[in-house]
Amino acid sequence: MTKKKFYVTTAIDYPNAEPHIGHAYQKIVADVLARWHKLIGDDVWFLTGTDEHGKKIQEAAEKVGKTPKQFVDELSVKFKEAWKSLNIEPDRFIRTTDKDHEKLVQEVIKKCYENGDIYKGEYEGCYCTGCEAYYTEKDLVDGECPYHPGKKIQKLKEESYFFKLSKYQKFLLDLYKKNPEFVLPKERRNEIVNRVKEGLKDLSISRTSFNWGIPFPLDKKHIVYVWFDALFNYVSGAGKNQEYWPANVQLLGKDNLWFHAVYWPAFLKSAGYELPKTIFVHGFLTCNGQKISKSLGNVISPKYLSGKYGADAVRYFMCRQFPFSEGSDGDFSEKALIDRYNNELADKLGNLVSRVAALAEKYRIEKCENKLLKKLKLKEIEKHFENYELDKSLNEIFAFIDVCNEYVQNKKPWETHDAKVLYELVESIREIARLLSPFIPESAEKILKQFSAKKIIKGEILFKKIETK
RNA sequence: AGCGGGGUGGAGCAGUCUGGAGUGCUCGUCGGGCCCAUAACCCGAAGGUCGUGUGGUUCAAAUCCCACCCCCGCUACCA
Repeated sequence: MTKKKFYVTTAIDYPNAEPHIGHAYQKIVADVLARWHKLIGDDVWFLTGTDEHGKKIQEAAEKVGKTPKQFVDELSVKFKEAWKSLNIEPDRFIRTTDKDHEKLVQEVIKKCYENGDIYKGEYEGCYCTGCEAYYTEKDLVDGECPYHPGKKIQKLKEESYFFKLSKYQKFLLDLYKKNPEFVLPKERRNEIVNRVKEGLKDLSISRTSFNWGIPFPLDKKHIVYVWFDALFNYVSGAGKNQEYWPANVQLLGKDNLWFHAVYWPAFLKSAGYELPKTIFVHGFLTCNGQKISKSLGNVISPKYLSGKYGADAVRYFMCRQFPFSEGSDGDFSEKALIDRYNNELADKLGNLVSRVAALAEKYRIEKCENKLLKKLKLKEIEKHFENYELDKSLNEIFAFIDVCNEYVQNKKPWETHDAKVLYELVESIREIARLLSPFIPESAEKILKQFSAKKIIKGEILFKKIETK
């Protein structure tokens, strides 16, 4: 029997600043999904990376006196390290400056051109003579350049290559209709359907105003527009020979919805690739009720958190606290993390493991039919994973942990020394550890090791309580 | 403005799609039990007119429909 393929991608991050918990959240979820699918025996490929071209990178690099390449070389390492500190283990960390990716993008442009979807035209934008750069309406403050207020913004025209996005309106609407799971959750799909119905403009996909990008294969004066470049990372990074494409699920934040739900399928269709099964849009994290932003000074680095609380605690918190599948926003706070750590990981899970290990060390255990384990709602947990409801699957697992604690209480094995009761508990804990392994890989492995040994002994405390005061 | 999300005991959330006694979870408060365990675990109690309309549909509404109020996000060539 051939294994079922499971390919998960995350958005690739734009490394013009250091990684924060918002980036981390998405990567954690992707890693949990990847680990879960490995656990149930799928052939898994997990891709993440950095999006390294574009004007903003070029500018950010110039500001600190580095070449764009030096700049992204250094920052992409910070992203890699952050993920490593959280035990996030992608099968490939792709960078859009990777040679194989650049080659693929150029080939794709040619394919789209051959299919008649690319033509030369004129791009009109708001040009600031002070910056010598284009801005979008949104960048402008009261119709003026944020850096050169008072200076005139000119409407300038520039030669550019366009992608015939307008041609794909019907194709996209059909796609959303026939494949309701293409954009999840459904609220987001409705949003897109409404906006696409309003009509689509052709898209400028080349630039001449700066040069940090992939050379446009049809015209040496141009470079490829960053989104065209960035999106195809999912194909270039899909295994050694792109054998994992199409993706089963592509995770992204709601800021990237339009690009992934509209441009992406149109580009793929034009270039003759299959479409991903699902693009899954999650919400944003706020931090103590505020937007995460540099200017507010509330940017928390993933490495700081994993260093202070451990990778497992952060992973657990992120998955349990926020209803991922709803696509809604969630609020991050260290206090909430500590509360959940103390109450759930230390008191419920840690204490259960610890008390049962102590009992199993003192008294003997005897294999028997496990009535306790029947109370574990395994089917529902699997169902929740299928639906990306990580918080709900954790709820079910922890409900069973409560059942186990209750069982210890009621059966009083410290009095009865009942070997069968202890067996039921030991086996149940092994199952709990197995199910938790995608979320808290380090701790789960420790538990499994401890409870699979010939002689179970009470080990180190798994989750030491965090004193607050 | 348009579109989307939210308003549920003291706090934070599920529950709403597929209507059925205000059900549940974490924390907090109060009382009890246990002594295996990380001062952990278990049981019980108090506390809510489920944003407003004393609106509509229904035998029955937190759940469906309508109106209004209050929060928050998104609005495309910017990553």
